[in-house]
Amino acid sequence: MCGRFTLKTPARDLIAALDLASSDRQLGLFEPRWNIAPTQQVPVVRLDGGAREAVAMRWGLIPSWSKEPGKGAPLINARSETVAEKPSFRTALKRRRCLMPADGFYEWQESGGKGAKQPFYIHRKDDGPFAFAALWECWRSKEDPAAAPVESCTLVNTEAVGWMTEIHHRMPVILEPKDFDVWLDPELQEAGPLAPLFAPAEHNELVAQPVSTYVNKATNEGPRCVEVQKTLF
DNA sequence: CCAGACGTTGTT
DNA sequence: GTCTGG
DNA sequence: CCAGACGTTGTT
DNA sequence: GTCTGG
Repeated sequence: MCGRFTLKTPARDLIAALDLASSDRQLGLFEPRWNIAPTQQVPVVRLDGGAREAVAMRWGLIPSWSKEPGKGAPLINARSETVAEKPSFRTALKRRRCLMPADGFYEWQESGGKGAKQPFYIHRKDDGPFAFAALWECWRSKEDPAAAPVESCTLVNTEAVGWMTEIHHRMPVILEPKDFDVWLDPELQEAGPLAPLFAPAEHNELVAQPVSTYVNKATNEGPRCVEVQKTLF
């Protein structure tokens, strides 16, 4: 599972890595963040009339049919194994795929027994940015049609493989830049061609480092979140 | 036909 | 919205 | 994901 | 325990 991540790469570098048209509006989206938590606004990249655009939306997908948005567990992850069938996700998988830019994420490792969990920060060896496979949705209030629609998103996850299994058994799907166009193509509406993108891959370009529980508190921010620290156990 | 569910994680 | 259960 | 709150009555 | 907030 992936329940926290970072996006601290300078905006200009992100705009280049994601092949976005630069604009003042996009620059504002990419303020450096070390502790992005569920329900917060996050930048995602989608196609808008054929061009990639970056927009902010709530992390925690709200199905369009939801009566009370925000009720229940937030849908921050979608299992790749079932995403094409689940009512909450299947329409978004067909027509509303997006990239969720990140440059690292956190996973909490359970100790054998009870009690403390050890957070790890997982990032590229070169600390560069990448993109999670993500979906977005648009929710409109039925009681108040004049209210602003709420856009929200979720990231697709898969089975962890390789060294990552020692930390956690699930991991986010990280897309190769060569696959960005296929993932974003709204004309492509069958799940078949998308399945290979979900294949669990050994991410040899990624490394994990233990960090302090400072990151646990969602309001804690800054480089201290990713400082290396001796493991708790 | 209408009513009710619709998600993930992890733990037991 | 769309599917399942009754 | 983790942290933190979680209730009512009545009185001032 | 379970729900809400970030």
